[in-house]
Amino acid sequence: MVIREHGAPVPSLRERKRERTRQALVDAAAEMFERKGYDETTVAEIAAAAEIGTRTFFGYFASKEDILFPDSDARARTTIEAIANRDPAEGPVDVLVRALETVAETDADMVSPMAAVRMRLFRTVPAVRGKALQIQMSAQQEIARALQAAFPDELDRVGAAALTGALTGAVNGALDALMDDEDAATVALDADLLRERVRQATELALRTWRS
Amino acid sequence: MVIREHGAPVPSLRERKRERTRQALVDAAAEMFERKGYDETTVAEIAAAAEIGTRTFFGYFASKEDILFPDSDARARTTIEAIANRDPAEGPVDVLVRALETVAETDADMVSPMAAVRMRLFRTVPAVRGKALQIQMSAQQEIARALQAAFPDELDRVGAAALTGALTGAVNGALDALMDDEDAATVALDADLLRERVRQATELALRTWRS
DNA sequence: ATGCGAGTTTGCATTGAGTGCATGTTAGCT
DNA sequence: AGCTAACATGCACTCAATGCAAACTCGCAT
Repeated sequence: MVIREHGAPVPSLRERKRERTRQALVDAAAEMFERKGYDETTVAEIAAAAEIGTRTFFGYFASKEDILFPDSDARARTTIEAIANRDPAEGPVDVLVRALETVAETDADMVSPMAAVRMRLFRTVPAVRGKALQIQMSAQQEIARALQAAFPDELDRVGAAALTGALTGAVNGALDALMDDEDAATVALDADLLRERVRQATELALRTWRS
Repeated sequence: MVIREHGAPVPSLRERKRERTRQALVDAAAEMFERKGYDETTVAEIAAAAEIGTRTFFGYFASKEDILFPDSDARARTTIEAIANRDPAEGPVDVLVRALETVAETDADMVSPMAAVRMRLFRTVPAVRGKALQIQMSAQQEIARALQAAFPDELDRVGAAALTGALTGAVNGALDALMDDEDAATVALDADLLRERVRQATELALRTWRS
């Protein structure tokens, strides 16, 4: 008998099966988007490639765009966790700077094949860009809430939101500009280079706020 | 004979007609979105209300979302103009702060009926939010370019983008939090109150950077 | 004023995303 | 083995959006 203490509960057969199908969908979609392009790939084709019915696709992802962001809340979770693990001596700005740097270093999703595809599609397909920005914004809201909760005396709700917006906005702006510099396709293809760019953008953008 | 010196050229009959139809579409859409909701209003209904064929709608707006942003580049233009009219003594941050404050004061589109509808839909309809964020981002890119052009010695491309992202991000974050505070519907209904909120958010967000 | 051409309007057909519904199928638990 | 809830699937449907071709209208030069 396998002993697990406080870890994730043993996934049932149903859950494992569902997870396998989900992953098959993501992989199939990534491959086809890469090969044929986003608009040229239909949901029906993705479903067929994963050997499920077209209708069933929407039981896994609410829309075609959603499959590009299979765990969209990972970044927000990492950031909030980093805020929770703060040094009692740090102020709000320091904590947030460190949290965002942590994310830039350890973003797990950055290495998945889907991440590379997504990066390219972000720059070319409006619908994808829109979805990404929505996710980014709701992450920002969560982070602002967490930050305000961590510093109830120093920050009010609006102040926390403004500060969070300023730092994430700076990182995004810098990243956007960096990606424009060189051939975006080249960067997206190389996971290490991509990660390096994120680090670089974070570093450049946050330099101002470092204490 | 009407004498016009250097002003806009006399619009031809064709152009006037087209502009009238365009406005009729915007008005009809605003009214129907308000009354029935966004998803519940079809493009065919909007077209019918403006007395044109459904197909023709797409000759005026590329998508259903686009009708919510009838002159999407107004804000970017105002900001860039404010950058152009800078005081030679000002630094990049001061110029950008002043430019964004100018926009908050004199945003012409803020009073149109569509602006109120848009504000409400932004918070409730994902597609609208996505489109708004896309427009916001491309505006940011233009502003960053203009800022870098204005300060080629002080700023590089990435620095300009990071700075622009920081300030606009702060304003957006603050505005978002402010809108959440009270009943968003109430605010959107009152154009003056709405404008006041934008001013307030800008003021709060940019306080840090004021010299 | 006449008529040619570019810009517009429109209907029709088509594709593809997404939803509601009703019906089968399967895992999990007793 | 049998019951139940979750899941899969097909079907019909709505709606956004596009391509195409035919009609129409304004602007302009002759």
